[in-house]
Amino acid sequence: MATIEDVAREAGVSISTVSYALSGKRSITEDTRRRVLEVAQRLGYAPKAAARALAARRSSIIAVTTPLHADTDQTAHMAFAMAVTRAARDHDYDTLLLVHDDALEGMRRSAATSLADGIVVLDVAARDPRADLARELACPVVFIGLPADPEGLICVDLDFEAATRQALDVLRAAGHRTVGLLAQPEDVLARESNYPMRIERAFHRHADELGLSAVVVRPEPAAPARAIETLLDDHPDVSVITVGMTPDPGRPPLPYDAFPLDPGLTCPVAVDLLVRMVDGAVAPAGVTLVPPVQVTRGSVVPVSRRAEVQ
Amino acid sequence: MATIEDVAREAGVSISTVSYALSGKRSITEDTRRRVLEVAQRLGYAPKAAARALAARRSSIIAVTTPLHADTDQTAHMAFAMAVTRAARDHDYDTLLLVHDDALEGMRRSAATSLADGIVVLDVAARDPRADLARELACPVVFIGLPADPEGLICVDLDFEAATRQALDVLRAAGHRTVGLLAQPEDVLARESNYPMRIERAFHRHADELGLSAVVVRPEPAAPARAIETLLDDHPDVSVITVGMTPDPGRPPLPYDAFPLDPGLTCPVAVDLLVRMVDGAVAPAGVTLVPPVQVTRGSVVPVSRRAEVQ
DNA sequence: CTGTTAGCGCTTTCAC
DNA sequence: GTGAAAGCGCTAACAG
Repeated sequence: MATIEDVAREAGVSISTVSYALSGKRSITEDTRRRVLEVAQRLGYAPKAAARALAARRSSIIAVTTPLHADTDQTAHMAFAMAVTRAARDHDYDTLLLVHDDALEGMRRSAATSLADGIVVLDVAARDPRADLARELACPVVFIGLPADPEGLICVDLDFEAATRQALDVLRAAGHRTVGLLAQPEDVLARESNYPMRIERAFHRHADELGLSAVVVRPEPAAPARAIETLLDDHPDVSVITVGMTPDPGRPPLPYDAFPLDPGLTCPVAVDLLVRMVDGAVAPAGVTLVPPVQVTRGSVVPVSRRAEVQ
Repeated sequence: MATIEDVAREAGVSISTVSYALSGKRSITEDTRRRVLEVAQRLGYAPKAAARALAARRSSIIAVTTPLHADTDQTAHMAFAMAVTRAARDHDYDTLLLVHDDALEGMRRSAATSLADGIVVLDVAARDPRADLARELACPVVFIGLPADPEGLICVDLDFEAATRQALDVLRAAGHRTVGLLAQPEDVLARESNYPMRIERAFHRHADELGLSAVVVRPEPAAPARAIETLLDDHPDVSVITVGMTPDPGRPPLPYDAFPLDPGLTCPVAVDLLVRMVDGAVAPAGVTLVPPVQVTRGSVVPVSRRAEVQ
C-alpha cells in the first residue's frame, strides 16, 4: 500500500505537492503535476479514506436509513437506496446502509462518530420517529418523503398534488367528464407518509375546478381487486393514469400512462441538498417538491375515438 | 464534539486509560472504569470513526456489491443486503453500498483506499467479472452464491443439492412415485449463478437413487404458465415443494412446503467468514454450503390420504 | 493497573 | 509555484 510519502519521494516533491496535484486545490506546474500523477499511477497510490477523513474532517460518506415495514414495497426501497447511492457517487460520496432494527441508534451513531457527513431518510412514515431525532441531531439530514409534521426538517418529495392535477387535466383534455380515484386502503392511509391524502385532496379540489364528477373507490385490505371491479362495472371503458407509483426497474412497466414516483427524480435532488449542507451551506429547512414527469403509454383514450379502440 | 482527551482530562486519567476503558482491551480498575464511562456518557463522547480507523488500520466497514440485473428479483436483493447489514452490525461493522454501474470500480476503490475492510458480493452470476477481480484484490472477499468457477474464492451458498434431495425424500415418504421438476427457463440457466443446474442434477440423481420416475418441465420465457399447466394436466393431484426461493419479507409466503434460500441463513455465515479473515485468520478459500431448513405449509399430502383432501 | 508516546496517512496553514 | 510542519483523534506498543 503506497502512501503519499512514497509518491512524494519517488516524484521528488513534497507531500503537500502530491496532495495538491491530486486534489487540484491549488495550481501546480503542469510538468510536476503530470509527473506526480504518473508516479501515483505507477505505484497504485490511492489516498487512505481514514487518513483523508481525519485530516479533512469529512468522511465523504452519506448514511441511508431504509426501514423495512413488513407491508411496504421492498423493490421500491432498493430502487431508492440505489438511486441515492448513484447520486452520492456523482458527488464522490459513498453510502452506508442503516437497518431498520435500530434506525435511531444508527443515525445517532453515524452522527456522533462522524461516520457519515449526512443522512438520507427513506420510506418516511406519517409519524416518523426519525423526524424528531433529525431535529436534534447536529448532522445534516434530508428526508425523501414527507412526514406529517415537516417543521424544521429538510424534505424532498414528488409534487403529488401537481401530478394529480395534471392527470385530471389529461383526462379532461381527452374528453372525460367523470373521473375515478382508486385510493389507498384505510390502513395504508394511517401509517404511510401523507402522500395518499395529498393525492385525494388534490383530486377532489381539481375535479371541482374542472367541473368533473369525481368518484373515489377505496379497496378493502382483504379484497383489493373488488374495488377495481366496482369501478369497472360502472365504467367499462375507462382511461387510466397512475400517480406516484414507483416503476420496478426489474419488470416491464404497467401499460398505463403515469406520473411515476421516480427515485431518479427525487434522490438526486435530495443528495444535492445534503451535499450542499455538508459543504457548509445554510440549511434551507423546508420542503422541495419535485415536478412530476408524465409518461405516456396509451392508456388514455380520447372519448371521441373510443369506439374505434374496441 | 468531545474528544478522548476531553474525557481523559475530565476523568483525571490518561487517554490510553480512556481508550482501554471503552474498548475493554485491557483490565481497568472497576472504579476508574466506571468513572471514565460516566464522564464519557455525560460529555456525549464517541470515538471518531476516522481517527479510530486510521490508528487501528481498520475501518469496521464492509462493502456490499449488489448488481441489479434488469430481470433479477429486486426484493430478494434488498433482503440480502439487509441481512448482510444486520449480520455485520452483530460484529460492529457497518455496510457500504456499491452500485452496479461500476461494481468493479467500486470494489477496487474500497480496497485501494481501505474504505472497507472486506467485501461481500451478492447476486453472483455464473460468469461474474467480480470473481476475477476478487482473486487479484488484496482484500478479503466473500461471495454469497456460486460462480461457475469458484477456484480461489470464498463462497457461501445454500446447499441446493441437499435441499433437492431432501425434497425428494419428503415426497417419497409421502408415497409419491413420480416427481416433477419445474425447472428454470433456458435463458436463466445461462446467466444466473449455477444453482438451477445444481438442482436439476441433484433432482435426477436422487430420483434415480430413490427409484422415482422423474419429469422435468421447463417453462418458455414467453409463456411461463404453460409449463405448469402441462404438469397439472398429467398429474392433477400434486404435492408441491419449492427449493431455493427467497421468501419475500413483505408478503405472505406462498402456501407451499419449501426449502427456502433464506438470506438469514447464508448472510450471517458469509459475514462471519469475512470478519474472521479481516481479523487475520487464514483464508479458507473454498465453498461453504449452508444446510437447508425445511418449512412446512401443508402442500405435501400423503398419497394414501389424497381422497380425503379433496 | 496506568501513563507516555509514537505513529496511522492525510490536509492545510504558514512560510518561502 | 513549492516545501515544512502542525495537527486531525485515536490505538497500541512500551515503560513503569
